[in-house]
Amino acid sequence: MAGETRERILDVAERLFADSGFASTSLRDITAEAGVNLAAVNYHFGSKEALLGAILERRIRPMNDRRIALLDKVEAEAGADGAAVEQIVTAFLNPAFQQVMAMGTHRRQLLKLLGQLHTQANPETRKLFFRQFDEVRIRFTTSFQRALPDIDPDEVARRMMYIVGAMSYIMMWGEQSGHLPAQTPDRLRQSLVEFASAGMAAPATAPAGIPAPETLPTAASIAAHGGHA
Amino acid sequence: MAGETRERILDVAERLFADSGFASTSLRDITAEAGVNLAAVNYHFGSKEALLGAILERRIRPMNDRRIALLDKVEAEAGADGAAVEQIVTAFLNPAFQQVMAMGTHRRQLLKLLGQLHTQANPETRKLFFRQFDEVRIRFTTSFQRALPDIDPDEVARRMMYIVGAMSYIMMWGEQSGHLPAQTPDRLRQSLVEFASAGMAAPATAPAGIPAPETLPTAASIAAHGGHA
DNA sequence: GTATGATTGAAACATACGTTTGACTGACTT
DNA sequence: AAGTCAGTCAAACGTATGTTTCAATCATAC
Repeated sequence: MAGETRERILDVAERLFADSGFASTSLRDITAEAGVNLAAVNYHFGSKEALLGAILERRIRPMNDRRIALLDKVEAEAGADGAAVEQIVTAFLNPAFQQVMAMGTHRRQLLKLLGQLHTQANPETRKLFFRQFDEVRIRFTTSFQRALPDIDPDEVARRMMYIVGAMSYIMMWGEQSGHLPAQTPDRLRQSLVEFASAGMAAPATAPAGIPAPETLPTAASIAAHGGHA
Repeated sequence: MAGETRERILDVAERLFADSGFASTSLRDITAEAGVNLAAVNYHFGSKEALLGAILERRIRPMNDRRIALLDKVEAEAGADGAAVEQIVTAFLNPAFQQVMAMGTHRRQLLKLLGQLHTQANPETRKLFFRQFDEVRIRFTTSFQRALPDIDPDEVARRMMYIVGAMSYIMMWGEQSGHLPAQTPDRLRQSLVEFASAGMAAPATAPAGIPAPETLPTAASIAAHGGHA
């Protein structure tokens, strides 16, 4: 009985927070569905906000640890000239797919929860978890930059962000009815690796130190003209 | 004074909803900052939910109209064999960049708001606006499929989603301190067009009708083994 | 068996919320 | 000048929230 109440709260809260939003989900919703007493949340976690932190900690840390471990392995196996782009991409994407897919029918929950972090969680909770993601992102960006010495490092950093965005989006909304044909998780992972690798390795038109000409109107001119293209 | 109160509420609510979340922002927060009476929201919009709808309507419709217009133009100028991938990508991305950049210092607001739609808005509001995005996505997916007849149409549809994800992510979080070096909007747009075009046109390993072999463990086996790679 | 510390339970607390009400204002019409 | 009506305002309504309290219960060690 010891950890059972705690676990039940975590499971139910993870789902309800993801489905209805952190602010819109009441502790009474959670405790009623979990079959525990209302006071159990504050007893076991201290506050609603700390409950959110515990939910995230349970899922995020293992996933990012696996990413770093895989990257270490890939870099160790490669020579001094850096690992192959597709291998780095795979090291980044595989743990995420494994984590999300292991959640079975509740796959989107973790990512829906992360999406809320920016606007719902208080600043302390927010910074606590984004620091973890930042560390991972920087490690992978550095590895990509070593593998692509001919591309502007800033451009590589941007492309890393594109990959994160593509991954998050497809995991969160890829299974919505009507959006995409049903796919096996591995088929989807393979598709994303191809896309991300091609984008990351694309020839860059404006290498470091050579700023590109402005071809799009500035924000000020758009606002002045009403934004018509 | 007629529409002044209404506009002030829209402006302030757009910012506060985006920054603090729809559920976490009270009508008192909005009316206090806008310098209007609390009852003005329900008088002008009917409800808090309807206020959210009005905010979205004001921004989304023009952007998607411009996307369709640009795609029409690109397709008309191209031959019967379809438009170039990069031109389609540009037709999709330019209006979004223009809309977001035209919002000046409040660039991320619209996208932060859209991100909340899934979990915060009630089902009616949600469906109302996602239908608009679905129409646009389907139009562009079809155009891409015509331009890339050798790639599995389902794969093209997936890649369209990757582009949407990369765009949304970079627009929402690309200006966060520490994530990326500062860039002009046009430089960022150009970078994303390159990335997206390369990813969309990447050779696909598994064309239509030839399913890829499974190389990643299934969800069940991951759960059973604790998810270690 | 009894004492002890961890856990659960029902109830209450203070606060914040979206919404409604009804009086009031001021500009415009007749 | 009287009347009309959209708009504004302060106040109140009912409800839901996170948190706290304190007694009851349970498992375990002595």
